Amino acid sequence: MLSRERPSLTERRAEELRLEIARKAVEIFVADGDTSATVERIAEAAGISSRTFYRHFAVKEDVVRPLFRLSSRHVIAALADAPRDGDLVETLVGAWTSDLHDGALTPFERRFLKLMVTTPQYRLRWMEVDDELCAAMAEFLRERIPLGGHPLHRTLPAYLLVQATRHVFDHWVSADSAEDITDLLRDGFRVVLAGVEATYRAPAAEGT
Amino acid sequence: MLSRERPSLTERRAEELRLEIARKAVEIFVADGDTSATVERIAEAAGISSRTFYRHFAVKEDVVRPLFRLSSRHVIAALADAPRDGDLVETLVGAWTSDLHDGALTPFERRFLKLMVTTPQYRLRWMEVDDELCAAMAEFLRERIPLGGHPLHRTLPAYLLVQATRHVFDHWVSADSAEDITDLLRDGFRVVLAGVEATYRAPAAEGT
DNA sequence: CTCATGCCTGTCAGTTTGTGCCATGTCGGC
DNA sequence: GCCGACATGGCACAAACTGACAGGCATGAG
Repeated sequence: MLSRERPSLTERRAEELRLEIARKAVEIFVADGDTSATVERIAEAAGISSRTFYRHFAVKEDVVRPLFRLSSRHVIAALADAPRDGDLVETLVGAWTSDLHDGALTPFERRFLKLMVTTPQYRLRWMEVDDELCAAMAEFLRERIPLGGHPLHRTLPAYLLVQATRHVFDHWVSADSAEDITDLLRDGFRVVLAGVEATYRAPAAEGT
Repeated sequence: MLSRERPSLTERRAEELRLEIARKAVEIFVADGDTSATVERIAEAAGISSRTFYRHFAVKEDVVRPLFRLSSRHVIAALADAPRDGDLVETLVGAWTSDLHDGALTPFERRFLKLMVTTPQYRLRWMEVDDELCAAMAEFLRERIPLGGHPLHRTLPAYLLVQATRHVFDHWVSADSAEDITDLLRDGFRVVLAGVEATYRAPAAEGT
């Protein structure tokens, strides 16, 4: 009946709860220095039962996904807001560093990311959100640079750009964030974009 | 005492057993059309107890890794055997298609890969093995093309190449292997290598 | 105000996953 | 024949999940 306007509100609430649970979970993870905390403990900290936890997350490890999605949405928003005639590389660098307080991480964030990078099950969640980002990235690129006509060519550049950021962040987090993330990202983006431009612009494109 | 020559033999046996368990597991997965088979069932099919299963695989999903590692080793071996003066793109394409029977998959392989691509926990195992491949790939590239001096620049091209193959295979498997994998791979490699060459060869490199 | 409805949550019981501990069987060397 | 190294199995148990049912709490109808 009134199933047209409800979902928005209800889903909004659920989204917030999931974010709250995620925050509590990583607080515990960081405090412990590992991710072995039990679902029961996380649920208790979030003020819910463990059964409810599983209503919001299919498996325990999914608990961190809302946090990654938050960053991801930041990036997408920054891309959408960027002027269309700005330098592409700088636009991308700016988007990916937009939720950093001048290029640095808080000690908490640093410890959190280190846990995520070193624990395979959780690293996967980061990758999954990155995969979702690829779709938005492809959309963004489609309006900025010429791409081939084959379906694969429309998504490959976006995919490579996102993967480049992954590699850069992996390196950066492993090196304890000692280097300048801005420079690293810029280098990564340049490599990918140089290849894309050389392939799709200079020689005859074989797509439609 | 004689702990110098034994491990080789013992470890060889264990390796073979793991491969055998992996084969039985995917037989069941493919027959069922999903990956929900219980550890007990897999262990029984492989003729071992579930306790022994967990001695060889830390978590259930690790069971498919030996199969991916097998392909990975194929690729590495093909790269090592390739003539040093051959065309780089063709060498790479050849390495990645070396364990395909003229560019095609058996129905069994097709169903297996489709399961792996669509089930996140298993897709991760493929990614993990790809990560291991990156190290070998970086080694291979180091002798073929000039790379920057920064640690990140020594690994980024290899990483991007491997990720490109991931994207291509994802696309190919999703499209039910209808297209020519050779062409797809060639395109992917060209994009990445064009970027690498443009960045590290043409302008002044800023590394050592 | 009361009742019906829909949705979220908690409780409880049960299955599956994963681990520590100890006993058994096998193999090669003494 | 005895002994140490090691792979395996059985058992008990913690933790991760799931299905079924019941209670709470809104919202809208009468």
